[in-house]
Amino acid sequence: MKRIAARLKPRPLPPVSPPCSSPQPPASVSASSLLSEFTKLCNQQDFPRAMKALDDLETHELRADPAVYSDLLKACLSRRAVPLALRLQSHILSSPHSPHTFLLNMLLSIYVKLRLLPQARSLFDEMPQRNVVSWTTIISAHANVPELSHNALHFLVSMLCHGVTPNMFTYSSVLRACGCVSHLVQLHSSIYKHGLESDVFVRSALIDAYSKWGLPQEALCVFDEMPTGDLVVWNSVIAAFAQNSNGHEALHLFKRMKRAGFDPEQSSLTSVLSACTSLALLELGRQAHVHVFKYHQDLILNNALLDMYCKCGGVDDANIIFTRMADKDVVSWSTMIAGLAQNGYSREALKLFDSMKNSSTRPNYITILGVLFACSHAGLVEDGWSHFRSMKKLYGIEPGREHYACMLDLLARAGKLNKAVELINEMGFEPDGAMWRTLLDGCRAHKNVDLAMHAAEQILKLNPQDAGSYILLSNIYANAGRWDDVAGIRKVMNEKGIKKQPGCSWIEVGKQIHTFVLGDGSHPQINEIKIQLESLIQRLVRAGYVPDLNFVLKDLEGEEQREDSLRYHSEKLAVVFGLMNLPKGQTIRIRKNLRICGDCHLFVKLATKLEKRTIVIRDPIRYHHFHDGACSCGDYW
DNA sequence: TTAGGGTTAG
Repeated sequence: MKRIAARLKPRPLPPVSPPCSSPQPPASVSASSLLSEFTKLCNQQDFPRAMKALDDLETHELRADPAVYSDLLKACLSRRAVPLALRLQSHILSSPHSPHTFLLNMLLSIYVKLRLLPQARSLFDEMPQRNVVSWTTIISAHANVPELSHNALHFLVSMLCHGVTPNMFTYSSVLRACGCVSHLVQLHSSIYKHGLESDVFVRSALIDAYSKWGLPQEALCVFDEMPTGDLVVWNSVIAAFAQNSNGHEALHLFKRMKRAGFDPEQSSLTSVLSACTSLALLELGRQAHVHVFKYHQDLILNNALLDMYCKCGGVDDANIIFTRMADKDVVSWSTMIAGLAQNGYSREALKLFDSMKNSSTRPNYITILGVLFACSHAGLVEDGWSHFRSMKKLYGIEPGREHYACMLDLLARAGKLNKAVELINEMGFEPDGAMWRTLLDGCRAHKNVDLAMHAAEQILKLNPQDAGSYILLSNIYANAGRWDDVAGIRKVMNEKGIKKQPGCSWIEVGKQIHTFVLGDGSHPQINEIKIQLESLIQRLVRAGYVPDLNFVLKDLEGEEQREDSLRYHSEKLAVVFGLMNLPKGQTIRIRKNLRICGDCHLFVKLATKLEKRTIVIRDPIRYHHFHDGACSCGDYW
């Protein structure tokens, strides 16, 4: 055996021989020629003869040589030859020199790589001996399948019970399978106990796990304990903040990473773009775009770029990038469809969906959400119904909670409130607060007090502190002249200490973010802004602007006071600040935390005409592109 | 023979 192994190593494989006329190998066959024959038959995908060649190894008593089996196993993996792998398994298990744990681990790994989990489980159960590699392989295999990941932890417990000590490979695998924070903390503690916390793989896995559970600060603690740098660990911690809606910290860490001497690459840039997206930082996003050119073929990075332009009001740039992308996947299409819809281009979004149907990319759950969103925000009730009713039949996608929520939005906006209630009744699951809130919004717009009361009641059962619902209901009562009910709501809010979330707007000027909050006079230029705002309002009034007091909580006393509460809505302050500080011709881009009210919408429309400016306002749901007295939403939002 | 980072909704 040793001689055979020695011959196999230094010598190149002999040339491939022509196909055998006889199924029997020559009597004096060598291990290398058998291997060569086997490889050739695998290449030809002639599995029956390859298996026969494999049996010949046994005839020539070659089967116990680990080097031969190792090469054969590699051939199985590269050619995805599953029947051969199974035949090899029985050869190895029946070998007189069993247990051959090394070879069986290799085979186990091959099954996992070929996504043959049942075969991997079966082999794992049959293995005469299992070492840390065997356990780690089976743990990793389960950790990678979300619906089976809980088994990964069971295997870890079983491994410990069998007296096998986990290593850094084991922990970095099992961390992906944490089903709750307490498991994560226990694993973290075990990692310390085994002295594995400084392994960079374990560290990045810990950071990812804390991030996944919404604990980026804990991820940062793990990161900060790192004595030496590692690019992946940097990328993990940046992603932890980008994915947990803390774009500022993500960008701060990105700067730290560059100062530490690391060159950003695809993963870092993707997180930076994601941070720019969440903060609506178009100019910074454009700077990141320059670095993306280096990796222009990277699909994920391009998708992040598309999303950044769509969500930062640069939908035209997104369109150009999308058209030029050589490869597009379902994320690219979904991003662009939703992006067009959110920016007021619903019909273009639906046209793009038609193009997608003609492409080789199949829509997924999220694509359909974008399509329904497009219908909802353009009042296309029939199109929406059609897509909703056919999604399962055409694409095999069962309508989920979010699809129902979109349909409710579509119906409620369009004033089809009874249909919306019917849909709630047929959903097959309990409506959540957001769904009732959608209905409540529709009730306000279409003045249905009774249904509004029912919807508000349901929301407050689910979340008794929901200030928005109290305000909406109060406004609905006020519109109906039910002042006693308005007073009752205000009393309940006071008693429970419920306060409306203050409106807040952000605008980027000179690489700095300026924040405006309703009722907050802390901005250094606030006095000048208020003077300019007064002047603008007067000019707008002369041009026909009448403040719409329907958007004020109606229990405020007196018209003047009501008007004041509208006058200083944060987006109005931000618009005036933009007009004062951004050069003429430059688009004013504002992000805000609440949806824009009807009065501000009218104010901004008229201001764009009077000041000859384009203004883009992004609220939590969609984007309003104001230009020359009109808005891309067509006043339907 | 076993392990790491990035994109679409909400």
